[in-house]
Amino acid sequence: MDHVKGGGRVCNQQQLQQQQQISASSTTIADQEDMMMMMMDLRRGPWTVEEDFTLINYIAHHGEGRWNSLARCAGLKRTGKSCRLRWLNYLRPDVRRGNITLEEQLLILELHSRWGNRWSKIAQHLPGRTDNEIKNYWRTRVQKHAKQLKCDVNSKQFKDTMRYLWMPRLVERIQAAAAAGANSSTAARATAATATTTSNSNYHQGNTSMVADVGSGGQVILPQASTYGGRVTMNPSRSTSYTPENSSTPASSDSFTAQFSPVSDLTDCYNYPVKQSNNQDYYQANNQLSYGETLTSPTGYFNQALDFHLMEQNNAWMDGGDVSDNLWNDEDAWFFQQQLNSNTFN
DNA sequence: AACCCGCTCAACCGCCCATGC
DNA sequence: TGCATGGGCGGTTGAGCGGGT
Repeated sequence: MDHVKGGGRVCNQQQLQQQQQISASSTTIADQEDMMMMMMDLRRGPWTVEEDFTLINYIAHHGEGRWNSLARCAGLKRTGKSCRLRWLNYLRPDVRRGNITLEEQLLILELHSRWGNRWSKIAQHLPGRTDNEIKNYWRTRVQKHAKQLKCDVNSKQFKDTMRYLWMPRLVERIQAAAAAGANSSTAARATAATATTTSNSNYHQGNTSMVADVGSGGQVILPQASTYGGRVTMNPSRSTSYTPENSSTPASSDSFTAQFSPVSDLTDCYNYPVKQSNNQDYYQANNQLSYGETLTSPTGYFNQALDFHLMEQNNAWMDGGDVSDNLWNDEDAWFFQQQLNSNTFN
């Protein structure tokens, strides 16, 4: 599986000339790249634990950036790109892994309807999630459903299905989960998560456009849950604006304030039952690293009125399995198909 | 038990843009 | 202005896994 290429690292004029000869004689770009990989003694394929440690240690001491020289200086036989990708998508301490929650699904659908396949832009608004993960989610889950409905994922039909059926249903389930969490939690916690489930009728009536509103100051405000049909009371004590100033996540000028708010409280992070990435082990095992102390809590980002701690603790569907599939059962599929057949949306 | 098939996701690829010289 | 380099982004691939037969 490991594609360890032979050959020595290019470090002198003679080897540079060798490289040039290889470039001149190779027939395809792929051939040239293979030969270059061989010359540079570069590795491809899955990363080993040792490589991960090396990269983490190096970045802990020297910071990120200048990936090509970083790879060289760290002694990693990888391309700079490969190191960057490994760090950003997997090793970064604040990478949030595990099931995409309903709230995240809703946000992805919303943002995708707004920006299309701008995965990195979408990822900026799902703290801890990588563009790769969101892209994979879209391709494996959303496109699968489009396929089931026998329509193109970019078709108006499918977009309408998402807008008028799928998203309201998500909101419903989020609210139901929040209510269930509130009911089964302590009174103190319950007061912090006041959510009232209503029908989603006003979603259909009042919100024909799912495009997020641009608020003053260049901030984009995700349609409130009430816009989708529910009346959700926010928890003002925990909700702060998601702005470049207080977020560890890069935020563009059209940042979401939304209900998803960052809280820089590390304690939240580790009380949270979310599946942490494997790299948590690395950090625990390596006391030299101090990244965790300065991290923004992944959970903090989601401390909106819907108390996700409670939701995940009190709902089995959050703990495992494919939550996206849960909201797309046979009954739904049949119903959606009927809607499509009857052109309800037109 | 063996095989097949579909799904997931880490990793790679190719392209493009920004920056520096 | 043109070129080289670094880095980011979206698209694609394929190993590994689990479920079904």
